[in-house]
Amino acid sequence: MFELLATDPSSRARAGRLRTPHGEVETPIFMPVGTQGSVKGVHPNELRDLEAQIILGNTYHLWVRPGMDIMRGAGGLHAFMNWDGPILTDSGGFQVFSLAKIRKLKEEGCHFQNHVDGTAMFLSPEIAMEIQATLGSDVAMLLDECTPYPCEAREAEKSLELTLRWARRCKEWVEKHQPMTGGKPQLHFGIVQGSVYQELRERSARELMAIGFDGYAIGGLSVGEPEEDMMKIADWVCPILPENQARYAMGLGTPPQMVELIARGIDMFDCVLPTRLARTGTAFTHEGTINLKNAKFANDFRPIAEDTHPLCQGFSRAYIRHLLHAQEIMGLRLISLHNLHFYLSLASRARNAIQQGCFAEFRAEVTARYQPRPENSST
RNA sequence: GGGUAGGUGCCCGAGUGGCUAAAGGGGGCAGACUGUAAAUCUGCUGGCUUACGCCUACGCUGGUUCGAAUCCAGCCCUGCCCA
Repeated sequence: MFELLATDPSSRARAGRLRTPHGEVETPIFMPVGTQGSVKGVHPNELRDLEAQIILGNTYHLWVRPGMDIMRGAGGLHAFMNWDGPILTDSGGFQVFSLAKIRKLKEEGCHFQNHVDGTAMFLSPEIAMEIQATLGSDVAMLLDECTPYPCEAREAEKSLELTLRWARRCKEWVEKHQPMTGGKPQLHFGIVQGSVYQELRERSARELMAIGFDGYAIGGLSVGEPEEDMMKIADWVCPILPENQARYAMGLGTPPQMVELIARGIDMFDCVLPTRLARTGTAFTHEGTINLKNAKFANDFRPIAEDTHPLCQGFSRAYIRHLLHAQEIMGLRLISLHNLHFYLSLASRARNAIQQGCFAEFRAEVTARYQPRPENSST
């Protein structure tokens, strides 16, 4: 189901193709996040125009609302949200982490007080897999525990062991129920944990591989750890993972982080940054982010960026700034489209560079141009 | 013409003797955001100063008081009601 198409001689970067029930995905790939069955503010047709190949949904959020009765009635998430391309669903593992204040973690699973109306809910590895089967996602993630940062080695080890026991339970559930979507078997990805500890990360990867999944993700990243730790973790884990299976860095990252992780052998990314930042007025450029709400753009009639998507052409920075200040939805929609295009085209440029043998140059150019905090956005 | 309610910082609006450079909104100016409880959240928003501090401020003028946005007098202006 994953085919390696090209590798870069200067790094571990690779280009490949992941076959999912609802279609093929060319990697490296960025996956727009559509937590609640919607990539916020973006129409499915626009996602296609942007050449999004696969999007995310979320187990926990769709379970809480609208609930699985409605999802069954709709005939699954694809039909419900009118997106017939591949969908990857997160298991709710990240909510185990991000909603820590309203949950109780136990061996059998995670007790939540749901954030919408406070109802008590119980999410277990089996329930997470069952929900994702009902959603009919193409790639289902195992339920894991995402550790916070910092995390003592002993804590990280305990957590990792729980995640591994949960992984075995997920695998058993899958073998027993054989979930299908679009007439084909659903894919299942394991999640490597182990915080910033090399031994734990390696052990996590090896034990997941021993259980055997269709692909492997690295989780527990960008939870506050230094960026160099993020890179080190990818350096430890990727060489262990099977060559002929997809690797997914969950929740990442900034544009240079993505390129650096591609160089370390990661194939798939998802990140909230392009859409979330768009809604607060921040646009990505090759030089870094710019905040279009800033006063300095009031009379800037240039486009957001030179190479924005056709959907965003003809709209000036001054116009978008006006829309943001007037609270017109179109403003954040246009930046969402632009930012998604920025991320999607970054991934496709990386892919092309790998296939054409010029990834090293591409990598150097991207990281040299991009400034974490540009002094002046007039470029 | 008579009555009545009121005039507060860029705007709306609280405040009725010291704890007031003045609550709270809005607006403005910035910042944060990485498997989305996020069209959210945080900070700043009279002037000068690194700061201590000083100056200027609650329609205008004068007064009472140790001390006034707050009390008194006159004036100006606005809303509403009656002629």
